[in-house]
Amino acid sequence: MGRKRLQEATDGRPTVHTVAARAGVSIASASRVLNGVGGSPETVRKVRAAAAEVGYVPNAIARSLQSQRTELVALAVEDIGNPVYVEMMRAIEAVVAGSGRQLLVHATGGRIDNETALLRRLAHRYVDGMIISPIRVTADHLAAVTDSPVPVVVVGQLAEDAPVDNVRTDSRSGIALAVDHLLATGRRRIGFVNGPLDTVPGAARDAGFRAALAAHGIPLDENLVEVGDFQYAAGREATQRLLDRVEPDALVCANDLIAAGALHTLLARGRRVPTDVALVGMDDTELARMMFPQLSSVSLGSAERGRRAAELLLQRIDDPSLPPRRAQVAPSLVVRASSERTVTARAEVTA
Amino acid sequence: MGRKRLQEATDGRPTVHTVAARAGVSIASASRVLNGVGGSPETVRKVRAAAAEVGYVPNAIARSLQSQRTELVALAVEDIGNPVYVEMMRAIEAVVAGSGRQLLVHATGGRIDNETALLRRLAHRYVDGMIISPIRVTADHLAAVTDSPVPVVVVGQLAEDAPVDNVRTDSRSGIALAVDHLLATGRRRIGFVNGPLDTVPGAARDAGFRAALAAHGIPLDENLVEVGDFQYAAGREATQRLLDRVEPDALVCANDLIAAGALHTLLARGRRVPTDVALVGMDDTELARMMFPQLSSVSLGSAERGRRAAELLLQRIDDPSLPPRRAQVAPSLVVRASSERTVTARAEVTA
DNA sequence: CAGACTCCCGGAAACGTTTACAGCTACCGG
DNA sequence: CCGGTAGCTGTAAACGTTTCCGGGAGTCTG
Repeated sequence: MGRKRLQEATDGRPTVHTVAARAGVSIASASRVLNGVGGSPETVRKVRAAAAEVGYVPNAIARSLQSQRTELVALAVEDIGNPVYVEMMRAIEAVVAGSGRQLLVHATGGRIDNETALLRRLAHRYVDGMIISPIRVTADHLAAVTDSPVPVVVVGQLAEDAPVDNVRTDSRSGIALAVDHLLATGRRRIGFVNGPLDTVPGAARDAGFRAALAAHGIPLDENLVEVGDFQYAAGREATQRLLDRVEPDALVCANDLIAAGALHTLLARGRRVPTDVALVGMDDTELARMMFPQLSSVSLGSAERGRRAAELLLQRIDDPSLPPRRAQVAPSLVVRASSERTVTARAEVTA
Repeated sequence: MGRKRLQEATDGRPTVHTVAARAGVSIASASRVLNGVGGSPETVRKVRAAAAEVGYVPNAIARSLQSQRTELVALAVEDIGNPVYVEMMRAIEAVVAGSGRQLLVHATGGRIDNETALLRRLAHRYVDGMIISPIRVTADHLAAVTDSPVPVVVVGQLAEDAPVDNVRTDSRSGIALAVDHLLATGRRRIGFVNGPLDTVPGAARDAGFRAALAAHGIPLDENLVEVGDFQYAAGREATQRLLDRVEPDALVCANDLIAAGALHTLLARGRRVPTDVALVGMDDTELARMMFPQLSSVSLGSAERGRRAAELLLQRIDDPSLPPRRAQVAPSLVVRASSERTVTARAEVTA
């Protein structure tokens, strides 16, 4: 007894069959009208009316099965709380929403197994593409990305020849901007609070700091370098350790969270910023503008990188045959109160 | 010519048909084995081997069409950059991920049409449920929520009798905690920087502030009240306007972003915090701990509310027949340096 | 040893949509 | 008046999965 239920979905909601039956046409005609392609005026009228009467809404899953698209795009970042990812996420969401798609956000916690698992899961085809910003990059990552049946765009440094869409910046030269600026404003004992050296950004920033000093012929006192992770608390603690050893007149921090932590420690220890110690962060997030004094910061164009990544991804979704492309966003320095030349910082800040 | 392509997906990827053919069994058997239900040892072996050989991965969309579930849950908040939503999002993501589902994040920008459109779109069934935290609540919202074919949990104040799963706190009494604390520590001219009064939290906090003062028999000087929106910049500006009129010895802010802005203005104008002006924020976000001095803040348990909302949602997804439920999270005050009694704030803060 | 019961298997339906294809009507040009 | 064409329409296949159901084989029980 083929008890076909060609009328309603299992939960009683109308399907295209319901509409078709009610309009007295075939499901093919109903579908065509509902998609705005073809149909005689009379048919259009009947189907529209029927659809309105029963409150028909097409089922996105069934449509996806047919079209092989979910209109969903995923973003995987280490920590959705880090303001730099917030900015990136906002930019991506804008582009993605503009194309009528929706954004799925994954927090990876920076764990590699997590990230590769995520990439492998792409094979399930539950999204049309993914933007991932890994903090460490392994061979597994690359394999997973190149194996992936859906497009992936990587934000961050990658091997030159990796056949992968890639958006990058140059945090190495970004650090140089900060160092040059501090030297130009008369600072001489420049400290550096970095994140883990086994991460891609950590390593790049370390190299950048050393290279920048070397370019000015300044020998590096290792006591001026401290490492934590990329968080606020770590920035506080690392700066404490650094101050226990040495007395810098400037501090470069590997991101704004660290810089915020450094500022806290500096102020708590009675240092005036920027009078005694100038401070420069990195990423130029909202957070930098919220501190008092406001933090100078090296912008790595996170919003711009997000935008570009999203564009690359959407283009590739539309045309998978594209060759791998790379976009680069140049860093720039935003000088604010925390590293101004002035001796009396407070007076200069206009509230 | 029924050229059935029962072997591979259109893009050449293996399907359950591929596996079944290779293992020499029916797709029914293959499916059963792959789902770990039934199958003789020999069949299991063959299917497993075949699946491994061709690298079979089930198609999530097809599975969803069959199961009527996407294993996706949506979260809609005004602004993914606001730290209070970041905390909530983290908590929700943890619960959601723990159930094997994934989180879809929508930024509504607080626009009502946006939010109702989002709710209406739920009818497409592209997610299994949604958590929404509207900042304004209209009849449209309620209608859209109750009409929704998929479960919705609302975070925020709602009419008592709304037949909707709801997680709330009591920011009214939260404000009272702040006021009581400030009065107890000897403050007398307490200012209040609020968000828009036509929002649910804005109205509640305004009422709370007035009630708290009244409870202590203190007449309210309207000059001590200022309104902006819930952002950092607005907090800065509103505090400027307030200081132009009056000289408070304490400031209560409707959230931590506003409080951060207020702190900026206070310091820029040479006020010492807390010596001259004590400051209390609301939401107890990371941001409060990042400021210097660290901000006292009324915790509204955002993480807890997120967790509870996620739990309510998952329960309802599993059993839609549940009656509407409500969870309430009590506010609590976290006192930090910005409102401590001490006259010499700086010395007391340990870095 | 017959009947009942268990287990496993394959065919086919179902989820709800889009779309290729073929048939039909009506109209037009020659 | 006839062949061709354009426009609609309905039937049915397809997307890839899960699952209902009936049949067959094997095992146990009485």
